[in-house]
Amino acid sequence: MGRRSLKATRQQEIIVAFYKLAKKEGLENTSIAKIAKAMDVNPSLIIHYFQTKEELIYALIDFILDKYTPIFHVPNKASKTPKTILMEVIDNLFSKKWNTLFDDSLFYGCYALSFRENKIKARYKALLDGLRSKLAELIEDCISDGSLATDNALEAADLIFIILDGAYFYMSLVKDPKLLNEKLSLYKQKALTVLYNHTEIPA
Amino acid sequence: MGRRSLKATRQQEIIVAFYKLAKKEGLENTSIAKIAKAMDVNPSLIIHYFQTKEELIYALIDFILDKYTPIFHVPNKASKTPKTILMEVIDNLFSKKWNTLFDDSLFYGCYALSFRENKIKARYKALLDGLRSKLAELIEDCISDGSLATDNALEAADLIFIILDGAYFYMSLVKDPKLLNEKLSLYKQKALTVLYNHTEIPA
DNA sequence: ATTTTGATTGAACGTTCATTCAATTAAAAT
DNA sequence: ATTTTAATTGAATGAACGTTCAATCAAAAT
Repeated sequence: MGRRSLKATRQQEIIVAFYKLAKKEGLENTSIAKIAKAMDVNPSLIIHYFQTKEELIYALIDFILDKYTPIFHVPNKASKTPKTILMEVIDNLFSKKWNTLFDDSLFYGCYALSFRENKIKARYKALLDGLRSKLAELIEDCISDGSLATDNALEAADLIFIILDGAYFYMSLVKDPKLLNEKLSLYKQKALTVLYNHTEIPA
Repeated sequence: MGRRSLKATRQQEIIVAFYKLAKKEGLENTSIAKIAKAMDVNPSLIIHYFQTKEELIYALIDFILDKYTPIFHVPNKASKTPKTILMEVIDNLFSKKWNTLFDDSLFYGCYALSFRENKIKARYKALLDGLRSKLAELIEDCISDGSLATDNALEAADLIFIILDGAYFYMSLVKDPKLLNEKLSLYKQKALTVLYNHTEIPA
């Protein structure tokens, strides 16, 4: 009896509106009142679905971070060799697709919050570790397959993401698209060397 | 005639108070009123020296970023070989000294602002490029010296900082100090391989 | 038709915010 | 001493903030 609950859908709508606003005007300039205005709805409705702004931000972060998983999607996976799949994924990682799908400003803005909120820190850690272990699996497949002789799959995956994260950190500051492409392919190449780890450092 | 100006010193005091507060409570939770209270001074005094909060934030960012240059300091430089100097600097970069000197929360918090303020973005870019070119100089010295055969000093310096920045991005989320040390030395080792760039990627 | 339940509104709360402006105080110079 | 200049205060501004609560509205079930 009684009215059907719209909780899940309304919450989603609110988060999407929050995301869009924060993307355009910055996380620190986005208030509950502004979100409500953008949705043409009363501010107290937002508080009704998320009790506090804190909860709303947690939800936003989940929304943002959940966007990162599909980066591992490879079409026609079944018909491809492990090596091909791995190379396609690495191509995806070091491509502008990745860059346009997500908003770096929000990603780093929320990352900065993680220093003050352990819940947020844990969420980011889980994302980064999840990405690493997924990439490690693909490398493992190549090792089993004999197409790679990498020592330590997880370590290699970690190093590749270290390079990737460092690369995007710097590239967010670079404007010239031509230079950006050059940089990106250099970084990708360097990341690939991680898979062939026989470099010796002279004493 | 008239009273001596305290502008420079007062401004510095204000920025230091701002820095301390923002470090403890977060950039987004630090207001002019709070800074004034911490200094036991009237809020309007702060506005008197910095006309707007925007100006105050610019000054804070300069203050923060200026802290990064001394990382290149090496004692008794004159009596050391270029190779020794380079290795000491790289040791410094991949050490916790670097990590404790600066506040990552503020560094990333201000970095996030750079997406909305070109002035800030330019400041960060200048810092990162400055660090790279200084490291490149040290590498150049080793090449002239014959102690290194690196192809491209600036490219190598860039890659080392890519690894460094990616490393700190990830390590800010890691709590276990033992794991942190292991990671750090692995990343340093990988950064060093950049100086010996002969790794070939099989077709 | 009435009851039940949840969606949504609207008004109000006290706080904090950045900023303004005039008034006051303190140190130099004449 | 008086003038000049700058430091500093104190009161006030309006706007925005997150949150509260009671009131109303709309859809299901009886």
